[in-house]
Amino acid sequence: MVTMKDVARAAGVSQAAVSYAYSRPEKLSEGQRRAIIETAARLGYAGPNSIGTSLRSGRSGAIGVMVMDTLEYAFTDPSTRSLLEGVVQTRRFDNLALTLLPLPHRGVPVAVGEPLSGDQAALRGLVDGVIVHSLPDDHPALLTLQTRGIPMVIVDAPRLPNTPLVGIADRAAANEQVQHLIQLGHSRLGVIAERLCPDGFSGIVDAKRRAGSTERVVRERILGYQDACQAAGVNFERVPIVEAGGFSVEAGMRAAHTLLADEDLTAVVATSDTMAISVLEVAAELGLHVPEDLSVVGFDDAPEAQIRGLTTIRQPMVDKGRLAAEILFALLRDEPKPDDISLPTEFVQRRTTSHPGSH
Amino acid sequence: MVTMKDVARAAGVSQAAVSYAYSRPEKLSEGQRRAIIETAARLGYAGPNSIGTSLRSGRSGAIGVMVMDTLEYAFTDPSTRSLLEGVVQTRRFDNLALTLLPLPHRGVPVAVGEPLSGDQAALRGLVDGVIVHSLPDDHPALLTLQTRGIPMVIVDAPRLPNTPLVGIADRAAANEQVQHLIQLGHSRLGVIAERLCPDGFSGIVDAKRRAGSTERVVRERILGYQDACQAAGVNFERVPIVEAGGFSVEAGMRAAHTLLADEDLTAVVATSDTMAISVLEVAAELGLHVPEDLSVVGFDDAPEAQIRGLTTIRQPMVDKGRLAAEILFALLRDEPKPDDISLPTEFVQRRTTSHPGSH
DNA sequence: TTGTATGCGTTATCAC
DNA sequence: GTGATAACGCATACAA
Repeated sequence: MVTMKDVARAAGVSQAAVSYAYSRPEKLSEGQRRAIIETAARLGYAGPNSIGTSLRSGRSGAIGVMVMDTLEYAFTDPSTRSLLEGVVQTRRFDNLALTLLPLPHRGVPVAVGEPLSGDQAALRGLVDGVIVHSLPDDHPALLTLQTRGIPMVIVDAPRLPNTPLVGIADRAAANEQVQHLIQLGHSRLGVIAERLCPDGFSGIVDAKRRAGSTERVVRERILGYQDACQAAGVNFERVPIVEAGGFSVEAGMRAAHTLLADEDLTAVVATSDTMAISVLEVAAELGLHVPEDLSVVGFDDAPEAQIRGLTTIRQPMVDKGRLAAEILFALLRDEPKPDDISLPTEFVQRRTTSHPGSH
Repeated sequence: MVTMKDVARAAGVSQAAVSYAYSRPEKLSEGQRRAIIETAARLGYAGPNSIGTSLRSGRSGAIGVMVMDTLEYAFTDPSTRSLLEGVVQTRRFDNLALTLLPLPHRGVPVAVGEPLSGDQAALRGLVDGVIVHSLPDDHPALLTLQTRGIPMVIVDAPRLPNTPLVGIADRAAANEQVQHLIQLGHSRLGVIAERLCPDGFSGIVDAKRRAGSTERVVRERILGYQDACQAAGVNFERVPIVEAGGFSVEAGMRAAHTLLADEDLTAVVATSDTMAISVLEVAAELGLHVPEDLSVVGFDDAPEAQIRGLTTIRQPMVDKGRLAAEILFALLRDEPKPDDISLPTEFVQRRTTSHPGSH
């Protein structure tokens, strides 16, 4: 590897002069600087090594986005994708590296020389700041990031003292989902949720599990469902809730099978469009017509929702990403910590909901 | 920041012992190791700092994907997105960071303290290896990456001696596009291409510019068009070629307007689905019916192509990403350099092509 | 089994 | 405007 020392020797100057040539041009005469840069080019020196610079400055020069689970998942999930889109839309990454930090939700390797999981990487200085997306409330990475003072913005969850949050009014928006169904005349509802706790569980959720959920967003949305039911005199304890244990259509379809085994349901509320689409798939398998036999309402308004004509709640994921990035850059510039941001949502009526028994 | 030294002092051991505790546990007694880890936890030490480790080891622990232009573009362009999907599908990034390196196509900052462009970042050691996607043949970054010996795999372009390439038979596949139109009876063809040279030009392309194109993929596809025309006795010099100067639908639409100003055309060949879709948009604006008034054939078979019913050439972008990642990891393991890989393509007939004047 | 010493490539601080 | 020197956090050869 060609280093500053090599360039210095070849140019007949000190190593410090070479350093100045790159990062403090004003401290050198124009001729000197030009001579040094030329020598560097001749030697194939590409400029100061990132690692060396980082070690010296304490900054890595990259921004991280910490995503749930694996990167494979991150690229599959429509809302994570929209989030990333928003992040890069800030144009701050036109010449700044963006590092995607996968965060397998279990097992924090502490003593092995293996590749780093995202939380460890962030903690260990691979990135200068992090945008965190939808982590469990009790994830150890967050506490450590915080005590280390690494600039961090949380999108969606959890809510942490002294850490900027970008989110929506989950409980109120979820309320709207159920209200819509109740107004249509439904009372035999079912709920499908992606994950209440990252412990591998999937299946019917009891009151205890509901209360102990570590995923703030899902927890609040279920509270919203409860609010709406209570307001309408529907006994929420009788409303079956099925947890998929994952975010994929496949996981959703397994849960949908469990939920639709209850043949009395006339409507399903989903905590995400992916879950809602899983229900549509399974309904088709079972020969149920939507919305005649079954109404389905999703959450997110992902691109797929539009294609499928899914009735849903629109939330501005792209804006979330954009705002989170802007806030993070403000933090990195040592600007004062902004307040939490709650973005507006909007109910979108499409073709998957109607009056019960409307055929 | 808590360092090894701090932990060592607090635990009453040497800094080396702390290092061993993390990366060479077998060199310490179990009790000693446990005591050190405990002290570390108490102090809020999160393990060896990435930067320090990198400096020592010469490895950064992240893999880079170098994309054309800005990250905003990378997340918009369907084929770049598919490529990334393939890369992460290898599951090698389940706990390994993936760094996206934007590569603005002009201006290599050489002496400023500003954020690094992708090529500089890679050259300066921010990542251990790079997947490069679709760069101009003469991009200086490539030569330097090569002389520096940074493991690198090229997807699509350019073709470089001694560097693994993952691509397709562009010339033959392009030939198929035109063949299809000619078989349908078209002879008044037009070509729309995203970019022949990253110099900001857009508009009608003359023979000289065609010959001087620095984008191998587009260059070869145009040769394929020429082959097909010559074989069918169509004078290729009369076939208008319009360059969009960008990869977006917006750039494409400007080019499509130029192209469709020639009212005699009965068919348009596009070097990408994005360009083809731009043509569809402009055709609709002009009141042209596709395929009755105008046939359009795209390239890629991006998700959008399916939705739009676009006749196109399918190329396995996801597989390209997957293979490129596997090859890069093989290189990083010092395995022998594999041969170039050419993946199969497939003509996909949909609803945007028909006989000329078929209404 | 543990501690000492050295160097990785860079930048900041001096005194010149 | 320049040149020596120390320090950043860590890993390893070597000595104890």
